[in-house]
Amino acid sequence: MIEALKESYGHIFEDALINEIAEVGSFKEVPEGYKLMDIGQYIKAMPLLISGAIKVMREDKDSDELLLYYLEKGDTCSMTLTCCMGDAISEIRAIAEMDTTLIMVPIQKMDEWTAKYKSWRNFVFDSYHHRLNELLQTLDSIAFDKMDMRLVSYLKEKARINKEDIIHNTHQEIAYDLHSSRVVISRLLKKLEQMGKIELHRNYIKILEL
Amino acid sequence: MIEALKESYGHIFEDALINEIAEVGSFKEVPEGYKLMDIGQYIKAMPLLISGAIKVMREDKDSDELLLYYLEKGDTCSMTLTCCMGDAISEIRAIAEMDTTLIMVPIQKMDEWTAKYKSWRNFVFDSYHHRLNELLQTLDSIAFDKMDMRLVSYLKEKARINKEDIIHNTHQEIAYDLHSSRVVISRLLKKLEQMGKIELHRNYIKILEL
DNA sequence: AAGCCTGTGTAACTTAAGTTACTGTCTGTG
DNA sequence: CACAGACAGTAACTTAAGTTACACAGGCTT
Repeated sequence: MIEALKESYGHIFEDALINEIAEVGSFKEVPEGYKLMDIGQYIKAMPLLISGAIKVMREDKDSDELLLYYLEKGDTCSMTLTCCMGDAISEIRAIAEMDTTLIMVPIQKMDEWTAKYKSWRNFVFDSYHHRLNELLQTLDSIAFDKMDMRLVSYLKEKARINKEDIIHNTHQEIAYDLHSSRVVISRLLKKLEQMGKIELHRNYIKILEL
Repeated sequence: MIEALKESYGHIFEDALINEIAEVGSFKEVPEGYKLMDIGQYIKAMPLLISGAIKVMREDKDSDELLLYYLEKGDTCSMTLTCCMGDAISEIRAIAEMDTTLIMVPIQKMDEWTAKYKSWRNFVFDSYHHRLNELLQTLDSIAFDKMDMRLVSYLKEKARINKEDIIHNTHQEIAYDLHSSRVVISRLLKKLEQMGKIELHRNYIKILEL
């Protein structure tokens, strides 16, 4: 575990902190699709991502979904961070986008490390900063962009996260993530294909250039 | 200044911290409409609200606006918090919703206090938690609600913040906040009036029951 | 009082997005 | 192989929201 930690977090945390993390943290490997956190659950550990990616979603009362952002190597979930002090409840759902490895740290350590290690403070505040900004970007795209633009951004981001130019999703799944309907997504995808930007296939989409 | 601090923050900060804040902080009174922060500006102090309210907005490239949330007594701007470590740039605009008093604390103190005072850590993490959740709520309403619902929520929140059942705004101003058009807002307001929920007047709206 | 500006009301139209419904096609399973 | 179920294409329609255009009223200035 120490090696994994050093590789992903060695450049930000000092050795003493790395050792502390290794001591109390538990290594976890989860498969694609694994639900790490759901809305309404209590949060008792914070995740440090080692490899893979996690998809963070929001859901409303009618169980309409919406993709917020992805977490990657070196990221943590800021939602968790806020909860270390009071025992708060998750407002989001987190699902492994691919096979993912992470280290779970009991939140009791949070306060102690925040006082003790400057690098930990930096990390925590940085995480917040990134997460807030990503949330703002998501909000921008919903508030200011039309669905066709949102779809293009979605495909780009998905390709970036998965590191390949093939999107392994059905139109229905994309519709859920963007909180739209399958027919609308099919329609817009067709347009993108006619513009020569993508190739449509059953169960997958090949990105040519967006 | 000590008295103002004690009144608004005495129940969360210990005396030693209150004294430190009073030492380095500067008291500031700003009139309604005063622009405290704009997009792209560098952040060099963090605000602690004593009285009044601040409206936090987002703007895109085409200078379309969108209201994010309000800050009130006891709140601080989490956007600022993230910037204490690196010198980051504001992603938002902050405008005084009414005459407002606040204490500006130089961000150099941030890191020191975070290490030193548990109550400060609690406050900072709490702020993040609230801000993230408000951002999520704003996002929810944009993603999941229709404009009529958003308008009702807007009127309610505005009345709550200003502590009166009269909204002193033109339809155009409301349209800007909700990132919509004047005609659409007039139309929906008219419907609300016909339902007996509000009374429309020139330059103001009286809320009956929403 | 005349003129002007701002704010509001309303009609008519356009457009993006959502909805319903039906087709065809691919694929895995019995 | 046949069939069921999941997936995708498409047409026709509805609806919320945005747009354009114009009328009119209140309040201010000259």
